Amino acid sequence: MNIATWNVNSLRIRLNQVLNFLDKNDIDVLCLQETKITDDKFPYESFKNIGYNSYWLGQKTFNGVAIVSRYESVRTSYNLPDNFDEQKRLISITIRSEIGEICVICVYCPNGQMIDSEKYEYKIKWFEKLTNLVKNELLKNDQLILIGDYNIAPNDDDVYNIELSKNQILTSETERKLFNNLVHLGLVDAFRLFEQPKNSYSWWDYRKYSFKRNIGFRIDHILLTNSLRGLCQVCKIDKSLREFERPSDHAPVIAILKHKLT
DNA sequence: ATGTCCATTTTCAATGGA
Repeated sequence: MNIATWNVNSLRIRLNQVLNFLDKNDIDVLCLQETKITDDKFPYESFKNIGYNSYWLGQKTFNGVAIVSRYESVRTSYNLPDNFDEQKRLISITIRSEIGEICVICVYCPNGQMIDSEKYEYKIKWFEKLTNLVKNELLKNDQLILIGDYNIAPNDDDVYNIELSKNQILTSETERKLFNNLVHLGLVDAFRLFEQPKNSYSWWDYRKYSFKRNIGFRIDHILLTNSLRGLCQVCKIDKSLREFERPSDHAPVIAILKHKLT
């Protein structure tokens, strides 16, 4: 199974790039964030035409998540429980793939704006809710993938210059602790299972020629339960998508999971 | 150098979010 995550920053603008990406990379499950499209306008037919089922949760102007999948979902759920969140930031599906039943949770975690802002407080509460959700899900299903835009760079080598960005959003100790709380539920960062190029990032600000100068952050992640860890053959960031004309500010992250041939 | 891109409304210009 080939699975990927991509914050597209408007699915309307990026639809052709997404279709092209699915085709070129033989992706089975693609998790999208910042679709910025209302549910009535979701382009499910474009995906249906090339063999994908679509599951989506959108809103006007901001946020919005979706999963397009060659596998049908046997159980789909939307958002954090208890009406905690009016913003559309989470969708999950359960699929029956060739490596068994897997719960895929696609997240667009809050950005936080600035340390100690209201939005930062919301980010902290949001992660606490998410941690609870994942914890409960793990009781039901030991094959789980938590995937998406976390808006957290978990370690110093996930940041172009930690001295310049220390104690700011994406890198603060509090945020890293929130990330590690998820990891400690029994998940592993697929990207760090492998040796990776130095200065690997998944998001570059549109401003300041950041991409050209590789001023980036690795904030898009694929976390796997330990049961899936041994099946992960590859995890990589596809930087080529950031080089396109009218790119998203994020590049996709791809993981390949399969049984080893005996 | 508060530098760009996107969506929306305030609509050919400004605003908020990232």
